Amino acid sequence: MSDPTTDSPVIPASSGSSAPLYLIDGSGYIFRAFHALPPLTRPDGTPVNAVYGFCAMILKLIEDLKAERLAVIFDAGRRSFRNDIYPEYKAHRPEAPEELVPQFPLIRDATRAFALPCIEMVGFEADDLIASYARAARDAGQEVVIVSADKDLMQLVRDGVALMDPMKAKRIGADQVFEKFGVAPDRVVDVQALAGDSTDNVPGVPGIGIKTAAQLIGEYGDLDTLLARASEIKQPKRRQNLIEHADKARMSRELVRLREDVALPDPLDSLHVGEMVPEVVLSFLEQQGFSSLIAKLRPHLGHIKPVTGGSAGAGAAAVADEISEAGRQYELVQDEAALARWIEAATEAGIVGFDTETTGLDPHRASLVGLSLAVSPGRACYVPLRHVAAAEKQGALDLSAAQGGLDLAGDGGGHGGATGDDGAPPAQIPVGRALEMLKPLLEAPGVLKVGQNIKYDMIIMAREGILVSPIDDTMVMSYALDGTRHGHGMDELAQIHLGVTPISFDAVTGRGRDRISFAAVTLDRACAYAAEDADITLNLHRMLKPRLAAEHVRALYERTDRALVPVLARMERRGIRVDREALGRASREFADAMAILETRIHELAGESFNVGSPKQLGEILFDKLNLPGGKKGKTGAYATGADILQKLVVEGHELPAKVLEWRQLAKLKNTYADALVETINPETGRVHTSFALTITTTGRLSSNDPNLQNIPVRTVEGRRIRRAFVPDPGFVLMSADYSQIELRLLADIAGITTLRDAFRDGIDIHALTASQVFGLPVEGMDPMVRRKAKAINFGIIYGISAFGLAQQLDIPQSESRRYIEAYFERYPGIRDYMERAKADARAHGFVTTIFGRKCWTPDISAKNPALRAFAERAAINAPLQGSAADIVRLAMVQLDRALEASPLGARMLLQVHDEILLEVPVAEVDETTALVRQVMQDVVSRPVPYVVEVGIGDNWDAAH
DNA sequence: GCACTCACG
DNA sequence: GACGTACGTGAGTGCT
Repeated sequence: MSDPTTDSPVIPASSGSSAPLYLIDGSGYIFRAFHALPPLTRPDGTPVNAVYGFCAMILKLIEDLKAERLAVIFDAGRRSFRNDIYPEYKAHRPEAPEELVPQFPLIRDATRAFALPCIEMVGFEADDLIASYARAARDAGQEVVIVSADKDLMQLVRDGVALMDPMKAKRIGADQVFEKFGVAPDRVVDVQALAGDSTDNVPGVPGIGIKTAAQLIGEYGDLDTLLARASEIKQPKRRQNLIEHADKARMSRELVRLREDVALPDPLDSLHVGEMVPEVVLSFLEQQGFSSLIAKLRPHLGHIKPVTGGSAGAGAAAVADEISEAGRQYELVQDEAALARWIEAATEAGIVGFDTETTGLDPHRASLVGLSLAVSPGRACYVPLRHVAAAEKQGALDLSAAQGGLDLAGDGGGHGGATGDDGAPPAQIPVGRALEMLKPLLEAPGVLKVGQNIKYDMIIMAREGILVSPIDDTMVMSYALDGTRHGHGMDELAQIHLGVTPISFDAVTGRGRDRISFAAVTLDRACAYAAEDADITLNLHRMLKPRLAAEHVRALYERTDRALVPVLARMERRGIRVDREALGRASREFADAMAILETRIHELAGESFNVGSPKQLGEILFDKLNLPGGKKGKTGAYATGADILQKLVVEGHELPAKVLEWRQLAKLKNTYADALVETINPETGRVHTSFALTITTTGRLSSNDPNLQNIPVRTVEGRRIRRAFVPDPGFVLMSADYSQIELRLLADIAGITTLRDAFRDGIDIHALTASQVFGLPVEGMDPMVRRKAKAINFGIIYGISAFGLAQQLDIPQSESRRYIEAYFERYPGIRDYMERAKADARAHGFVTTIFGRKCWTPDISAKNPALRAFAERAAINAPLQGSAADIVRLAMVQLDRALEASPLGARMLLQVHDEILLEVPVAEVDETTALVRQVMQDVVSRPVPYVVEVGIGDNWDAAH
């Protein structure tokens, strides 16, 4: 067994005897935390998000790394000696945002409150002090770990000096430096001197970036040699630039090279983690309202009294304190009287945290094992329903170790006292009786049931005959508020908003081979885990709910996202019928065809190999047969994607053609024909997907287990799969899809009157684009020209690039560039829209849909131009894709209501982004068509019509 | 666990 | 003449 401490990725190779010295780049961290964390203010309005991030990081470092020697180092101001060398150094940087300014002194206060050395020096940047301390420590034979994400510090990496990214907990060694700069750490300054750095305004040599710089340094050894021998450079422009800007390069090197000779403000041996004074730390944290951190820290401070009673109006403070071990009262409910008390308390409160425990992740197969209720912070219970005799395995699990040192359960392990005798199930209220008692509460219109991903619990309960309503969902709330800035799992939300680490599921049930069913968990453990989840859910609700209105997403959440939850639950529960035999036949035929293709492929290759292995295929094609094509990617493997193989086919090669056919069949057989049959639920005989509402950056849903949003449609072979999706007897399938919804939104949002009128008049939009770009009449448009225009329209929606369009149409970039110019000349408003989207993203970090959903674009200001360009295109696309997603969400909510209110028997089955698939009684087709079309088209009232096309069939393909 | 490939809108 | 590309997903397979 390996010692767990050796798994830490950040401990440098051991050499010296004293503990490693951690040098923390305080200034770098402030900016990073400020931009990474959502706004957070003290009750008095002072912004403290960066302070919070800083404190959390420091506590984690001390705890995780058991750091003994440490210093936090700051910039002392904007000016440094570098401004004397080059006045423009960092001169273009804007002033710090006003929400950040008051946090600078607070972070220094925090450092001192934690009893940590806090170091800065006028005239030098934090990086210089870090370099100087690292140098001194290394000279003294001590190990150093620099905690920073700043690439400028990479030059310091060497034996005994490691760099570590505080957020990713990733160690950056010489290898990672080489990945970034293409040279060893000791040559990083030379590369930076040549390439310059736009964020710091270091000029470098024009026309040279990191790649070229690394190549040059690799060739000539170092900057001075390169400059001395610049006349040998072959490329004329590059040679001239190197000669002309040699001085600038040398100066740039002075700017980027860190000073290692700064007089140390505090002696090296004074940098140790001091003893925290509880009153000082707690009073500081309380002033900031960081009760979650107080809760976390208190066990480490020994037995001290809570600070002043004033919970200062901070919701977070009260909540986190109650979550801390002292304030919790979790009760195991094993008799009817106790359950009745909890039901009464929940009814009284009008709101209840609710969670179910089951035997698995799939809500359509798992069975209910127990459920938990939380009525106020810290007060929660667990009601076991179908527990069996406890498994023996769990006695070996160390529950407290899995909680990161906080014994939240107050139960250090051992056998639960409430468990029954060996072999017999533990005492529980008979499940039928318990559910009978709970049903009125869970269905009571006056009691809000709050869950975390409550769709899961609603499906489980629906299978028990209970329709949970009304509901709130903290996961969905979190998504409406913060989009994809972070995930929305309970553990992550608890950490972010409450500062607690819930007991992990794995700690309760074990993992891998040793995993036991939740039904076999002892009741004490089950209660500690399950009641905590309900408790945390209710506490998250308190934190998130007020933010909805404050951050202007309340209507979005309540009318669109939350309203969709029960609709999706019903759809998932209903499932869709799939013809098992049809898929079986397809599978066998695909297999036969593949076998024939495989024989021919091996024949053409002259040897037998695994056609399914891109690596082996690449070697056959490009090494053995010497076909034209090249290496690609970091792995050095040949690219063998469909586009590459298709090019070879055009050149007349048979082997790649056969491989393409084989791949298509392999995909259809493995991913669809075979896998889909496995997902047919034995109880219902139908396939039940799960729709995720909180995954995508734009507000789209996603579908998984199985994914029913990517069923083949584009090829005849593929449509065989689609034909296996069939209605119940007496029903037909109805497909209703929004026509050109994203292009309509573009016309709408960008206010393009020509396009708007074309949509109003029902004109063929691709033919219109062709006419505008190529100057041809719409009437009698050549289909090939129309195809190009269609690609342009798609490209526009994706944030067009000459490269992408050229790739798509297989034309030279010069040609695609001309098309794009012609397009923008005709539609200047669309270019304006794109610029506006990018500017919005830069200003706020997000763009919005017409419903006010925020789509976050974190890389919009990335230094890496590729990353930034990616984010810019996403910023252009997101309002279009996202508004479409909102419209469809709302359409589903309203259609569900309309169908409910009508006598019609139609039911929604699936959503595929711009399509809703329904099952409709044969006799009601006409009436349902009219209703569906009306509801969907009238979801929004805008200047551009949103037209819906409806198809009917006795399978999904036919309905299309 | 990651890279590659490919299915969909 | 630097970057490496169309936007958004989920799943199966091969390979380390």
